[in-house]
Amino acid sequence: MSEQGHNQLTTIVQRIESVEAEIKELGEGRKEIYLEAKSNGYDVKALKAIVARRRQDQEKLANHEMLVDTYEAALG
Amino acid sequence: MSEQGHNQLTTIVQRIESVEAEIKELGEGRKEIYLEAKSNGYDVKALKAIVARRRQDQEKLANHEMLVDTYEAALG
Amino acid sequence: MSEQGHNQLTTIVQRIESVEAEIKELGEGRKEIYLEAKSNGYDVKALKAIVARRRQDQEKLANHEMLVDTYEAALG
Amino acid sequence: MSEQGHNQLTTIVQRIESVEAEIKELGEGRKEIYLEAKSNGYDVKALKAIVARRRQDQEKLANHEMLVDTYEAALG
DNA sequence: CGGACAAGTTTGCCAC
DNA sequence: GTGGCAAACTTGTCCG
Repeated sequence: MSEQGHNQLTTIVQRIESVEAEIKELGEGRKEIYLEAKSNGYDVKALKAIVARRRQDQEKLANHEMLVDTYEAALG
Repeated sequence: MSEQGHNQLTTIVQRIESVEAEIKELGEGRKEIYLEAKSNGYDVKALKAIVARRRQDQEKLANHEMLVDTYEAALG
Repeated sequence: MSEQGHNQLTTIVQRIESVEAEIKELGEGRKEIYLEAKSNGYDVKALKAIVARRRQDQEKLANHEMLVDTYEAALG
Repeated sequence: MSEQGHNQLTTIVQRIESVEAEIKELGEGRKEIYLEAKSNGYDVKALKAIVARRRQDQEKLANHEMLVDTYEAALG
């Protein structure tokens, strides 16, 4: 029936909006963590720098692992 | 104990990284939803436009409430 | 002449700085308008809220036009 | 009459919006200058850095002048 | 001076 | 793969 397409669209949009609502919640949670840290005397900017740096380290590590896997595969 | 400050910092960073990991997961989930919709024949750009528009509507509504509060306060 | 590249760069920077000077002037003019309104008994915060709201309305309208275009394109 | 307050408010908002429209125009003009420079082979990021640096120099110079004036005044 | 708000800058994404 | 577009983050500004 012609209703089907509409319902499917509705479902898609709802799923996306649900996911985005969760993301927004988490983002606010993160902000609260930073504020709490700030009230405990931590420098937020420095904290963010640390987190960013560790994220880059992780990405670099992931790249390394991927390379190792690639080499292993190439070696049969 | 002298370990405390270190542990507090460690805890903060872990909590942030945990939240960010969840956000990343959800972002990937959203991407999959769009891909699935695309494979069902939907136009992704139009879908995103719809979601963006609905989000703006929500923001506008929230803004309206805030404005009412502002006016109330301004009227003393 | 070899002077040309330098002059072109000089011209560019001057044009940008000229524009930025005008922007700064206008920003100061806006501030004066708010101060004048305040001295006439208006609540500056509420005034700014009104202006912001009207701006959002305009943006929403512009967005609507964009959406219509998107839909048209999506419908091929 | 009660109309007066409304008209005054209207005038205020119109003046502000007029100023903001001019600011927006100028901002777009600046963007065009950067794009034009880019199409002439300049690095936009570097250009912006130059402009920012010169702005800081100007502020520093203005501070210096202000200090000189202050000293002159203090010396009678 | 500290937090709220806006501006600018950077980053990731998608279309070409 | 490149360049334009939209979103996130960072920086600066203004008010209380």
